[in-house]
Amino acid sequence: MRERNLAVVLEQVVHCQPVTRARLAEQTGFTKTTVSNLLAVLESAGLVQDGALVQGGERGRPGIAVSVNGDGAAALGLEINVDYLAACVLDLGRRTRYHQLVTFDNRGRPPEAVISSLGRLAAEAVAAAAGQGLLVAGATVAVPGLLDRENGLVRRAPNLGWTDVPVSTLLRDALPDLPIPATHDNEANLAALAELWFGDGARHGGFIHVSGEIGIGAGIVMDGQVLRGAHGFAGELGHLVVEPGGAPCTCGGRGCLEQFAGQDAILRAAGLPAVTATTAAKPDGPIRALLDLLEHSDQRALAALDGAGRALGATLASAVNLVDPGAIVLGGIFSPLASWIRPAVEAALGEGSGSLRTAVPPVVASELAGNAAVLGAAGVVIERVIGHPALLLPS
Amino acid sequence: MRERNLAVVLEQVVHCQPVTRARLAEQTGFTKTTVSNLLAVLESAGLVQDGALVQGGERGRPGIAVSVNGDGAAALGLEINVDYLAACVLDLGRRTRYHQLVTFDNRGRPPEAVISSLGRLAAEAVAAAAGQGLLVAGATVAVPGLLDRENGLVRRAPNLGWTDVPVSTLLRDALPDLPIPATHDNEANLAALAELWFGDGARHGGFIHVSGEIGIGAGIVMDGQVLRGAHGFAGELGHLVVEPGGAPCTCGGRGCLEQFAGQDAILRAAGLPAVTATTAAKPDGPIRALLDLLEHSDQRALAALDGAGRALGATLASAVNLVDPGAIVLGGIFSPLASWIRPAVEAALGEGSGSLRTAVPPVVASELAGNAAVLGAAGVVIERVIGHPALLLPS
DNA sequence: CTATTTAATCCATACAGTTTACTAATATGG
DNA sequence: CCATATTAGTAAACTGTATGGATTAAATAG
Repeated sequence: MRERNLAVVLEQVVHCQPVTRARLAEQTGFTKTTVSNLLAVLESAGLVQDGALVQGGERGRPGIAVSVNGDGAAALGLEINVDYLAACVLDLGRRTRYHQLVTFDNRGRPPEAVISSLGRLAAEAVAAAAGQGLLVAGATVAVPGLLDRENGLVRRAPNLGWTDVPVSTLLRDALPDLPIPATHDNEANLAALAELWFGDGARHGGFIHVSGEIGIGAGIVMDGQVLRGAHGFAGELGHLVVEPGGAPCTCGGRGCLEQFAGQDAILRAAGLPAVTATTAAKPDGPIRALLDLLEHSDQRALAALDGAGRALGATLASAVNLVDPGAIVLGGIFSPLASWIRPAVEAALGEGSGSLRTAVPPVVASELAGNAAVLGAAGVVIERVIGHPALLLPS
Repeated sequence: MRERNLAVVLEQVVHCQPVTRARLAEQTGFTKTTVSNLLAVLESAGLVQDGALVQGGERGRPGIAVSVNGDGAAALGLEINVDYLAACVLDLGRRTRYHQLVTFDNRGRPPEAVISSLGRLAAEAVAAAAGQGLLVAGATVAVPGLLDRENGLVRRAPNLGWTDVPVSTLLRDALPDLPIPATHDNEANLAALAELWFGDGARHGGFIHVSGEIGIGAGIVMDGQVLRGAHGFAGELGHLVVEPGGAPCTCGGRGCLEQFAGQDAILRAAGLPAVTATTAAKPDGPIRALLDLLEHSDQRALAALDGAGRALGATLASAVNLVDPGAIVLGGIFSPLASWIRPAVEAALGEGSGSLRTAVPPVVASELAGNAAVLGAAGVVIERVIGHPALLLPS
């Protein structure tokens, strides 16, 4: 019971950053006494701290500004990707306190080796955080693949070449011991959550975050949660069919969106070499080249993006009709390409979605660029701490 | 706090129907004393009742079977539809205790008139329930149209001819006063929930319920809840585009699924007269005629269903990739037509959904036929009573 | 300098669930 | 047939947690 009430108060503090105890009492419905008591507990756990005096009304005693303690607990986000490993530490004030990206060609490396490298990165991050007076409360790992979260497995991570890898146990062994046990989640889901927590996704009530990488995934966020589906495979936007009977896709189908708007397809249409195992080692390389062409108004490149945008918009129209998002957020490679791809996306979206709804949802570019997944991973830990502050109590 | 614990115990009773106090204590984590106390409260509210003795283990004192009181509280489900009004009363044991369907051509009738007719139907139902010793706890109304639930409006109900009707206030005036305030919801959503609660939708973890009527809607159920979307417009399966640039649709788009698998489209393809305002008055009339043709293996009718099934399957493939349901449930007119339409649906579904997932979700026919929406409406009330039993306490 | 307004805290009380002990009802086994 | 083990349920004392009203603290208005 106290556990829940601690969470209620802490959530309110987080959302209204500097608040007085009196205002918290109003908003939570607790009495001022109760709020004071709960805050005392949270303060002893290092989660909140008193600040300066604040003049609330016209006159009367000023209140004490309570805010989240940015130097207490911290969250560790980790990311395994095809060509790099990344770690970041966020404090409860959502400021980045540490960020590290190590390029690493993880293709074909045994999972154990990859995860022990990740463990070293995590240890460094925890040490760096400790050096800043921060206590890392927990960690979440972003993985690029289909997960079976119930059994703690990576079912398939095609780009890493992993199949049925027991990440859960591997992570338990490799990561440092933290108060809150480590979790892992799909990269696309975490990127979408990052948009919710750190981008401006929260303003739209639910949105679809399209994360274009080598494939095209989507994270569907509704009511502050990711839509996972019955088996955790929801959001496979890249395999919606654009052209029935079209070009064969790696998924076994034909005419999938990925064949029209995947990274390789766009590059090929723009006359650039497709990404291969060797050229991919340099991140952003191929997209950089594409941007150069676009900035010089290369006709072929512009046409490539128009085509990709139309295909993307057409499938998004289906998604809009089914899921009714408040916005479409373009993430991953579509984020830097947004200026060029958005017009076609919006056009196709407008044609394909019925007139029953008043307006087509806005299409916006993500501001988080490539860091979305790690940020989202750290965000999961922050949300967990805020939702279950009792986990960090000095027992 | 007690409120929550009452709900926990009651939910457990509902799910394990005849249970002893000792077993409830194990399952909920409360002590036996607490369970006894909470049950005493629930019993005084008429929600549960003690039954016969039950021999739990090998030996020892037999426990008292506690079960939901089928003669205490009851739920009233109401439905407004184009050509009828319906009401049904379910007890907490989910048995139908009263059911009434009045044909009524509601097209064009002023909303006030329709709702006051509904009010009379509701009053009769409450009286009938009282005659059986049941106390109606609350009511929910199924409405065929797009709702703005926040403001209590029917935004648009094309088949009724309603626009921006303030149902919330109209219902408050027309319905009898009940302990739990009346709510309303979309017909398709409620039908999907009925499948979850009264059909076998619960076995699949999340499903898509396709409700074919004059249009085609879908209710997406995930984690025991309907996916509503940012504006409550989710599930517009009927307006996913099957053939870009195809036949114009009432929604303003082109080549929508409704143009291939809507009731009118199927009837036309089968050589039957389309449904008009006059012929629709006889419910099931046109579908009955179609079934006759199908049962006599009429080639044109069979081909019509094959075509409709392929179109439906193709759009469902998109839905499967996006939402990853555990099953597809065919409801509304597709339920009686299931035997003929399912093969084509499954075929198209198999072609269009990638091989990343292990298997295509099963396509099953709903067993609830036309009553799904009313049942779902009553189910909402039951869920509400079970989730908030404190609302019915003798204060 | 006093009255007033607002913020935060102190102390006694009530509520709700746990603990511990006890009674009730059945089966096993000598 | 009676003692014992076993399981179900109840009763009384105990503990933690929030509430309510009174109290102290700090500012402004006059």
